[in-house]
Amino acid sequence: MQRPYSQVIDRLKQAGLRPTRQRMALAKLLFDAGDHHFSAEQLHSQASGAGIRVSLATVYNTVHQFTKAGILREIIVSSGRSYFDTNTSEHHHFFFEDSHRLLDIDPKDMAITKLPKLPEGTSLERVDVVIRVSNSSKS
Amino acid sequence: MQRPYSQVIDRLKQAGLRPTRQRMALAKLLFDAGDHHFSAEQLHSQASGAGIRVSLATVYNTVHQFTKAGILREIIVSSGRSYFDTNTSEHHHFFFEDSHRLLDIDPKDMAITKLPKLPEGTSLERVDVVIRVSNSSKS
DNA sequence: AATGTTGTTTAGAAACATTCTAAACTATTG
DNA sequence: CAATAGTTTAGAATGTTTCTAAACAACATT
Repeated sequence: MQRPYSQVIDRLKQAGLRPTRQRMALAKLLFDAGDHHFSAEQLHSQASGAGIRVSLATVYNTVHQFTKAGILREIIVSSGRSYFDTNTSEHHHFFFEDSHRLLDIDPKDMAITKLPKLPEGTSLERVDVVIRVSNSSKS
Repeated sequence: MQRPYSQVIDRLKQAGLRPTRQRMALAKLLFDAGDHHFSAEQLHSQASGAGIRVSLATVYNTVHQFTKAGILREIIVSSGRSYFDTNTSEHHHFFFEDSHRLLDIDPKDMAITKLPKLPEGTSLERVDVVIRVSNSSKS
């Protein structure tokens, strides 16, 4: 690649975020790899492993800013730890209770055909479906 | 009521749990009131308010034991805090993002007509649907 | 009713993820 | 290139949950 950072710079600018060294490095890690799920701690280790010096506080700031900007999505499946998804299109998740891993569900494989009407005075933020599975122990 | 504790004692025994003073008191608080949602901290305050002396650690132990026994259900909607539901029948939830409150959805008002097949080697634990809403700000 | 056994409760410490603070730093603008 | 506004940072603080090990209580046996 000739201009390996131009894409992330554009992406950050579009999101209204200054393209700082840390944000560019994290964005590159996140968006150059394919769709995946991660926790803040995991991203921080990954960055460290890749030689990027960035504090955990900045990782937290950054994933929240990216989430607010709509280029990441937060997934809540587990109290005590937040996960994020680089795939921001509408889809749902399998959650492996044993390994704490997430797997995207292809929207074609799911259908919700009836939704309740929203409570008075509220507006819809999102519908989250989590299919929780565990390792089936065959005896 | 003539024998106000006989019901909770039976319920605990059926769940394989010794009917201790603390568990009876908490079970009574939980199951004499109608269906509701609560956090561990809330249950602990409620108990204190009702003159029941029980430690927070015991509240945590107890709600987890009740959940494992199937007489409570854990609801994960928010990283950083767990909620529980005295209604263990199959149903889903609205979650009010502003107030952090939960509301049961009547199963009649929801229909999932297509589910993906489970990943190899896993078995279904549960399908959780959370409809996240916020206060619609009318201007 | 006393005993032993086992399960339960407890206060306080520890663990853990996350947020806060305020000082140092850096991207951007003029 | 200086001013300024936004960003990063280490470390402390927060909040929830779990752990520890000692005191306690329920139960079965006698």
